[in-house]
Amino acid sequence: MDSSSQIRAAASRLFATHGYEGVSLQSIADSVGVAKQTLLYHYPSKEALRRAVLEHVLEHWRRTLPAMLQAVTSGHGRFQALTEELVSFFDGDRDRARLLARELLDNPNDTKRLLVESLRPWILLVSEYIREGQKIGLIHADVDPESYVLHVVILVITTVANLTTIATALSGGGQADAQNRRETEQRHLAELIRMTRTALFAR
Amino acid sequence: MDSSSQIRAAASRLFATHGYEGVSLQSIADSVGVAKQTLLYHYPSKEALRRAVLEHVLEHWRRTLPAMLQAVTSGHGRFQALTEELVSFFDGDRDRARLLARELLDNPNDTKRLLVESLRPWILLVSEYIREGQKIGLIHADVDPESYVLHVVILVITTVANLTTIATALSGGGQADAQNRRETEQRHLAELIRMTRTALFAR
DNA sequence: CCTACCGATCGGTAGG
DNA sequence: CCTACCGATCGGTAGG
Repeated sequence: MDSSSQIRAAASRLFATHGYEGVSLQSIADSVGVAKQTLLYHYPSKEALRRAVLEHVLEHWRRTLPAMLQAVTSGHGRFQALTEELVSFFDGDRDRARLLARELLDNPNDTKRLLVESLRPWILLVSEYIREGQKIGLIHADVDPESYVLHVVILVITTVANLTTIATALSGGGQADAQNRRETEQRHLAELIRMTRTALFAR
Repeated sequence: MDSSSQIRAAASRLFATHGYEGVSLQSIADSVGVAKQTLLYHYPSKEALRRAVLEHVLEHWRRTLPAMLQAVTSGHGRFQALTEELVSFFDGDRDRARLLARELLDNPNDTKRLLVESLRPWILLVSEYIREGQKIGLIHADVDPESYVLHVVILVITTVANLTTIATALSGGGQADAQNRRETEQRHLAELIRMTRTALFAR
């Protein structure tokens, strides 16, 4: 992996953990093992590095979307895969979820634009399938399609972003072993999937 | 209002908007109209100010809990008030929701402790009522009570924390007037309440 | 509560 | 003249 990618990977991890303002260029450089100026050679400013990190996440999102839509919209039986696909995408790299959760709080205006440009077409398409499901009585008539999809996305992102913290609270806060913690996390994700499915399907 | 409260109020607003690391003591002092050193007279460190802000939110939460539990658990008809009560509490002061959403990301260990100490007894009590509802067939048998309540809390906090951003994305990103924006926000909160109710009640 | 400061560290740029 | 960096240091500001 070249320097530029290594720097972006380290920044992703640190921004996800401590937030943009909580990370210095020096700490990113140290974690890669280069001088701070090397970092500023590849990215002209800290802000440019932030955009590169975010863009890398969104690029992965855009690459994954077609297959996700295929899984969600091919046949009624597969439609409930909506939440599973989202959970799988974000749980595959929890830093992705944490970066987006932070971006939503830190940069509401930029994120607003990203939501409208990258996410809205996808939301509208899934909403169209929900409306078809409502016509044939498969989906509850009182579901607000666009609002529902957005709630599912937000719930998946924030749940995965805070899953370790939440799972510990759920299991009582004691020092559980890794096996036990992973089981509690899986149980919590299973309830998320059950909730979003039950809130959607009439039968 | 005394200086100490004014400082805490200004810090709450700024921490909620920019995050703890994104706010300098000087910027808090400026927004109150005092010297930075005045602030350090009332709160010995930035970290002490952070704890005071968080403690003030939790104090309000603990004061509100008894009435909320009363509303939620008195009779089956009122049980669905769970989400409404939570939405009302956090929507009444959105900085509360944003502070908790940030705290969850920034200080997972401290927040873990707070969740276990302040929230878990409440979650266990509500879960007990859910289990009674399951026995009489009022509530879906496959609901995971503790996990469900935790999901509702997280969903309400993050939805209210990001409601302005989300509502703009939902209405298309154009420059909607204040009236239109508030309507979209209410519509989105209504779907949240519908989702959590439908995911719970069998009939 | 304020004036006057501190050790250190911030994001960013210089020449080579 | 280019690339991929380095050691040193810029003007300002951080928390205390």
